[in-house]
Amino acid sequence: MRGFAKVAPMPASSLRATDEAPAKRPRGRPRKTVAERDDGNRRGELLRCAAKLFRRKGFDATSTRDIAAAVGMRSGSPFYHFKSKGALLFSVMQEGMQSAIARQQQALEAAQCNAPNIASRLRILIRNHFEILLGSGSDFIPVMLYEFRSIRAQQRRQLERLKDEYQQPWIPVLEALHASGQLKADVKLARLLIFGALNWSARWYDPRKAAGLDDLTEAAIDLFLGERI
Amino acid sequence: MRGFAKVAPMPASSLRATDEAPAKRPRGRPRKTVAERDDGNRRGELLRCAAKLFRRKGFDATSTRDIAAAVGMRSGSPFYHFKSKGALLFSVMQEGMQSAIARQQQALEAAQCNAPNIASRLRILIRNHFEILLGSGSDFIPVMLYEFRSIRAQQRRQLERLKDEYQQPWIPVLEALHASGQLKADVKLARLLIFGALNWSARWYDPRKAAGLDDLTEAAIDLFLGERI
DNA sequence: CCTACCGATCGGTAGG
DNA sequence: CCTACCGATCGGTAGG
Repeated sequence: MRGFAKVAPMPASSLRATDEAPAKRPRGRPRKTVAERDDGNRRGELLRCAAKLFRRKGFDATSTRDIAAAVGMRSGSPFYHFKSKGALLFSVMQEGMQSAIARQQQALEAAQCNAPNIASRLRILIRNHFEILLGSGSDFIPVMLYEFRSIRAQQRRQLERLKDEYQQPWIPVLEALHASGQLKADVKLARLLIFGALNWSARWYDPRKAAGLDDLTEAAIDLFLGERI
Repeated sequence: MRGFAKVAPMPASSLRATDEAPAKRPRGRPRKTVAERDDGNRRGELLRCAAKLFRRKGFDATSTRDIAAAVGMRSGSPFYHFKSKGALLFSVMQEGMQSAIARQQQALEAAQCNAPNIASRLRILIRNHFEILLGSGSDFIPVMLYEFRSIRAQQRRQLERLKDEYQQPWIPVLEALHASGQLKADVKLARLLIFGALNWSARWYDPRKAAGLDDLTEAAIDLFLGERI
């Protein structure tokens, strides 16, 4: 629980500035302890807390006041960092996707050295996907998956492009498995069904219960490729 | 576009009734044409329109005024049929699930006569599931799937029970497929992954495009059972 | 089922 | 980043 100092309200001198210059930088206020300052991370804290709340309660059911309170701000302050609630949601999704793409890239590069066969290449993609989706502290992708209705068409198109970029490495893998007979289903439909199976896990997976991400990965591989691996 | 007659506002005589009896039945008002009366279906129209809006815009983003307008009512009137917006959502989900259970029962009974093998039993369940989920005019189940956060814990438990009832017939089928080696994955995880693959289709399926529900069913069977069918 | 209305809440902003 | 505030909207209700 992060408290913040209560400050006696100052009498507001209601002089109206006549110049229309936009507000520049915040001026000095009584600082918190040095450990709490790290101003550069306030934006990141907002993103993380917003993602958590958006995931648990939904975008519309989360007020900007909820988010502000979660990071110890007053109600108007999130708008110093994001120009609207929708922009905050979009940033959550966009940065979530960019991070997911980067992590997948790394996972693939690390695996390249092991020169794996094509089926274990799928295993790596699936295992990494579960990690991104269900790993600790990752609410960004679930928000991206479950709040798509709350963003405007133009931003949705940007996110679609990131999603395509993310799915790109999966396509040759699935095609190779199809060509070798390990995956019989139509490749395009198989991809849609597979991502459904994986993504839905964000709805039911409980990290406190038995199955770990490795178990999940094995079950998925067994389901999609049977014993032909 | 269903218009409704504009009525000149009557001067409100502001006598306050002192008895606290709840409002009984609606008393006479100038009727619409006979064809439009069918009072018994107003509740059903509300459910259908609400489901459509909840699916497209989300529960929180849909106002009770939106719903009222969609069926040609004034803003307060939905509360004559449902005691709250949440009760309307719950009814959509509950009646959607009850209908789904009934339709699945029928599909299984119809198939019983054909004495199918176990794999085609799974095919029947999957095909019926796609029909319920993606068939024309069925927004109830997608709403049930995507608005679970918007209902209270107690009602959620009721819906969980209906969901269990729906999934009940799938379990012996999957277990038999597992026993016969046609399904290698752990049965419980396989069930979760399979429902994910199927349910996610409500997100991407477009009836105007190429693939029909039969194609989808084939792809799903191929993916889950490979060529071992 | 309509009219007229209420209290609460919300996203956002001006000014400092 | 806080204070103080605004306009809009929303779920819901009393009374008929």
